[in-house]
Amino acid sequence: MKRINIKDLARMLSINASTVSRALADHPDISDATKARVHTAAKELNYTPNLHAKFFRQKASGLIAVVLPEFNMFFIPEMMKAINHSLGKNGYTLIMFFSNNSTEKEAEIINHCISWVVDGVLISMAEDTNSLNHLNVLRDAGIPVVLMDKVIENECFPTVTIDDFTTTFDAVSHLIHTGCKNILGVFGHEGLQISKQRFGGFIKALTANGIHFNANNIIYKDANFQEKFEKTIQEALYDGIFFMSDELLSVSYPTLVQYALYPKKLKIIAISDGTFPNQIYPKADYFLHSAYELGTVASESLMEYIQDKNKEVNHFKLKTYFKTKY
Amino acid sequence: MKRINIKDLARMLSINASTVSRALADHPDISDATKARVHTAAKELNYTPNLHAKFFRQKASGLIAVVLPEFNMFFIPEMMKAINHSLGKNGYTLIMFFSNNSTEKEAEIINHCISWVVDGVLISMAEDTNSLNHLNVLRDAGIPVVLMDKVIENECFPTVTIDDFTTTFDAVSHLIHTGCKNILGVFGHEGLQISKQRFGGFIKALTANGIHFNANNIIYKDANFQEKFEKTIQEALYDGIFFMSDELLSVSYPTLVQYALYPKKLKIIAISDGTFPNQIYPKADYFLHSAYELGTVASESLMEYIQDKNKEVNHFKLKTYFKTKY
DNA sequence: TTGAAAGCGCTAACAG
DNA sequence: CTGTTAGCGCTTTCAA
Repeated sequence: MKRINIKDLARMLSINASTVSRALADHPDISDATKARVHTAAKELNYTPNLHAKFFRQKASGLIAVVLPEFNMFFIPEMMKAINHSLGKNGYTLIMFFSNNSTEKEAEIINHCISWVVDGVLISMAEDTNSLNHLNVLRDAGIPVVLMDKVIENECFPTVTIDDFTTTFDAVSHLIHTGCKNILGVFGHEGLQISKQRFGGFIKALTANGIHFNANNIIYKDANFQEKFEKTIQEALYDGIFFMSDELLSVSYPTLVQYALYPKKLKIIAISDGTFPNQIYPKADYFLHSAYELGTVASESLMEYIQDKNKEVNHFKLKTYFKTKY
Repeated sequence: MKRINIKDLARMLSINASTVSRALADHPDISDATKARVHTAAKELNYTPNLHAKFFRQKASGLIAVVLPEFNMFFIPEMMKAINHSLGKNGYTLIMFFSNNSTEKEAEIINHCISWVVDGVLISMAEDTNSLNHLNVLRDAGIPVVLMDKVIENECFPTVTIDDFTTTFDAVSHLIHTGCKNILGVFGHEGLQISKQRFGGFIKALTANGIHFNANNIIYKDANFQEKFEKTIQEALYDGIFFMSDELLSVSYPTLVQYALYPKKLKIIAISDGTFPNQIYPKADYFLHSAYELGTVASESLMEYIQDKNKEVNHFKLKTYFKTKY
């Protein structure tokens, strides 16, 4: 079935294409009678606008690109829900790209975004990305960008993150204040800025409480994390473990139960969006890092940058909340 | 910075726009010398094609829409990884929509897909969707569709699912063969076809093994599932529970541990993509319903329908695999 | 091997 | 209130 377009409608109603266009857009110039005729005809003939033509003409796309390092089961789904909700409300359509944690792929994607004439970009950086040079093309093209969660501190591009340092400091302090003396810290990829920040908070919490820091009490995520973790918890008698993410907690949890360490012999605390800690029993304490909130703030802030291209670059640090079921 | 287009390049190289277009597309008619000149100029001036213009002209979009009921943490991420991988390899771009389990929203989204002139649609239906009439517009527009996972059986549109009935039959039979006599079945939304199919397999397994079916031994997911579940497992002494999904298992698991039922007093088995059963200890048995495989099969099959619009409609039923750690 | 010209569907001056 | 006209950036026939 041939697709009906504005010209077709115009011809059938014996009016001009521009009148049809305006009627469909509910332009105030057009008489109610004409609008009614156009709308009924459009409905009857199943007219569907061609957004490529529309946005092409208008030099905008109504598209927002979301660029993510990977499709995690934690964090990403909640964040995407928020993004989808905020953008949907404002009539934007989401296009998604995954860098698979490769800077090179990330750069390709960025160019692709320009080709799609996206109205804005939300991006969480790949593990090994350590500069934002590949984002400059977006700035040159006048496309607003907001960095989320996995970011690199900078002056040019706005960021939305949690206060990694403070949250970790508080979380580890909590363990110490409830009696832990020998604490293991479990961190994500060593290169990530969030790992570094959280590591900083970890050390600070120890030293502030007069506990000596020992580099053996740290594990970073890598290819053979599982083995390393299993070995580590057997080697020393930890009485507390800090996990910097849900993913790390979920991967480690079975081992902790297997060796009968949790819940009896040690306390755990995580930075989490609240999912996994509530999927186990006893439920774990955590500092809520709301993925939904992050997604919301990032999208809304992106839309402000789209509205006002000269809005000053700022850096949100979201608060976290201590959560316990007891 | 003004965006460079083909005309600009043509003017600067004193050749025609069509030549530039052909050179960039590596058309055989164009001399290598010209191609080289064009490519270097393009690189130098940071030329980025405008895909809206390109696809608009070509009456195709390179876009594939993925329409999902919601953004679950289980299943969806793995499925999306697969879809993203398959489509990316073939040069398609993903646009995503969420129906929030509303048929009405689903219908809106479908129209939106037409407006975006998508080349194909992958869709998993909302809970309360019970007819495929709202997909007819896609067929009329000649846009191929593949239904995935949460589908409605039909003649018009191809589907990719697991063999729900048989898998459940096998899973429940497994419980029975390992000694369970009083089995609870935990199912998703009652309206979903997959719930019905799986329920069918459940009953069949019981009766085939001479176990009387009691309607009290079934829970469907709804708003106060948690309470219902807690009450149910206290009322009767079940020795086995079948969970039709990871989500149901993960929500119920803490309660099972809390009441000291798992792992000592009862066996559990789930239809799962393998994530949650391995995040607990002892690890749970499950029938692997590979989200990745489903995503792959669905996307590849969609691409075949895009290639050959007359390819006959067929219905994949993916196999599942029994998994145990012992 | 390259150029000229038309047109994809839509909107926005401008004119009436 | 409605019509005329031009053009967004690109590809593609046709012609040279």
